[in-house]
Amino acid sequence: MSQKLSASVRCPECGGSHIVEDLDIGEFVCSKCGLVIKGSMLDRGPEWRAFTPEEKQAKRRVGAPSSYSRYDKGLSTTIDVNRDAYGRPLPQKMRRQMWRLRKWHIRSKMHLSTSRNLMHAMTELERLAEKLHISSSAQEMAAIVYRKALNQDLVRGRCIAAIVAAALYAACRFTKIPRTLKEVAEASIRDKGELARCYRLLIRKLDIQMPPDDPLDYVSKIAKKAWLSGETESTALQIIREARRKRLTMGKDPSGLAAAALYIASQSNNERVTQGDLSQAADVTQVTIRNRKKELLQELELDIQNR
DNA sequence: CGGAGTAAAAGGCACTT
DNA sequence: AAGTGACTTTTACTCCG
Repeated sequence: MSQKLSASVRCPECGGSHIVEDLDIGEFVCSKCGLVIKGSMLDRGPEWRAFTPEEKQAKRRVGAPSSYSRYDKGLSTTIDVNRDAYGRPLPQKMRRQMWRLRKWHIRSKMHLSTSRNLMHAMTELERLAEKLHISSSAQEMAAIVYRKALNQDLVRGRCIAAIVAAALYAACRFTKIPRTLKEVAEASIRDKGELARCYRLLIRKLDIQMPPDDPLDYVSKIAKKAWLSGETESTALQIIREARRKRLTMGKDPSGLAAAALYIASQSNNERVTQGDLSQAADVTQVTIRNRKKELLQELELDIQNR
């Protein structure tokens, strides 16, 4: 996910200047009001011109990265109560005054209910992402999805944690991070059914076109859990590609298919792994592995004893 | 024990009323 | 929104080497 700021373009809705590219699907979002702008109508270059390297350096604007998984994007100010602008201690009589000012400053930051909601949501997102070992870039995407949901009033009346989990699951699916709905649900404090409903809601209302869940993405995750070699892993990938060419993958559990392919691959590479271990690694039953395996073997006419 | 197979229950999905 | 039906997975069990 890229976040290219284009300062030369303003949001037609609210006039905000932070237009952010979103989800790598050629969609742009205003970070202020959440307005979604379709198409590539934006000038991504700088709005200034520079003729010498020095000038270029001087005009470049760089700060700490603006992060979407902070409720205030890391941009809010804080007031240091005890020191003046030069870092010297304040006289005693000003301290009380500053303290009051600071109190109201904090309160005004929070006064919008969306801020509170976001703070709550981002805390939960952080927790979930850590528990599921999800990269911060996917976490950022989940944060954007959540902000959009909030702006479109999809959260009202629903549990924040459920929408957060759904947004994170959506980000995983979109970036092909192999996490099942079940796994996300187990890390979440909400149940799987609610998560599934919220996920469908997000997909529908935010008009996200989701790539289908791909068994290829699950292969290496399962292979690592079952301690299988990279060689077996790549054999399994070939098997799945072949299976997909023959349209054997549609409507099947991607984890189960990946596990079966790995089982076949392990046997052809003379690597020993039981269906039981594999079924645990993939979180499917042995029966499913057997069924997929049987289907793969007869449809692909593979022989296990090559090599 | 690991693997193969089966019947019945349960789950998830598209589609209808 | 509940119901239906085709399809997949799970559960629980048996049999084999």
